[in-house]
Amino acid sequence: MARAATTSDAFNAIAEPQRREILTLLRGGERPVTDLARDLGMTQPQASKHLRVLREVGLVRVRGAGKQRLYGLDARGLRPIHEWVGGFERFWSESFDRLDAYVQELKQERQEGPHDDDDQ
Amino acid sequence: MARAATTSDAFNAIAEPQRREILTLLRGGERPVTDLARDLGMTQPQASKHLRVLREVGLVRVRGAGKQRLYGLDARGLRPIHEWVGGFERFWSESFDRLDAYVQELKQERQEGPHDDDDQ
DNA sequence: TTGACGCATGCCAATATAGGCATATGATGT
DNA sequence: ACATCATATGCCTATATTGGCATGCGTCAA
Repeated sequence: MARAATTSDAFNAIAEPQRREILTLLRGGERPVTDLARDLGMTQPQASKHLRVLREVGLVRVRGAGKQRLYGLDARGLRPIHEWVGGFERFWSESFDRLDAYVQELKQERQEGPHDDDDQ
Repeated sequence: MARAATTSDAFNAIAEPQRREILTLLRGGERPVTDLARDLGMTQPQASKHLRVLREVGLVRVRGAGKQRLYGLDARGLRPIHEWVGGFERFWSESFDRLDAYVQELKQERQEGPHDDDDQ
């Protein structure tokens, strides 16, 4: 089987560099497709496709403005990601020496009584 | 052309749910492949492959321990992600009232000139 | 050396992209 | 209705994956 659909969640949506660039640009406010395409050096169809993915996972919203369609950021979907990654903060803040020490502790504990700990 | 290699960066590595689960499990300490595979309900080869990706982007490290190979978390690679996503924090923390107000505006406009906008 | 055990790899199949291009759809103005 | 500008889509190709299975490789014990 193939990879889970990109369209399925924000994690996948932001795995693509150009989509991240789009989101970054949109922090500056709403922009029409052509603008984004030009600024990011991609073709208009490409931009539209990426925007579609972003729209499907809810990271951007659209608004018709005359002939144009203005895309705007809706960052709420990024929050879960920030929280998930944040769950690892203490692991990258700890110096590696301490980390190794921590690892040793766990091994000890496991030998005394095998845990299964938290998943997710 | 196809999507950028998963193996290229942490963003892609954590786009895969099972790899996220592996990382989460590893917060509890080093574990051998078979352990992880069992706990996550996947085959051993599957686990090994995911671990390889995680190793290639530097999110886990390995250590030989007799017949086993213990995988341990190296969360440093998650920090850039946390920071990138954190750059959007102010956009999702803006009061919901303001956001809702904005949404109302959009609806108004739409009624004045019927669009079809977002689906999904 | 021979087995057994724990893992890593290779190979194949099915599928989801991303890119490039042409073209359909929509909205506007004349 | 028609021409035009702004986008969205469809189609095709090449490639990256993930899953399943069989198998190779390294380590340890007899």
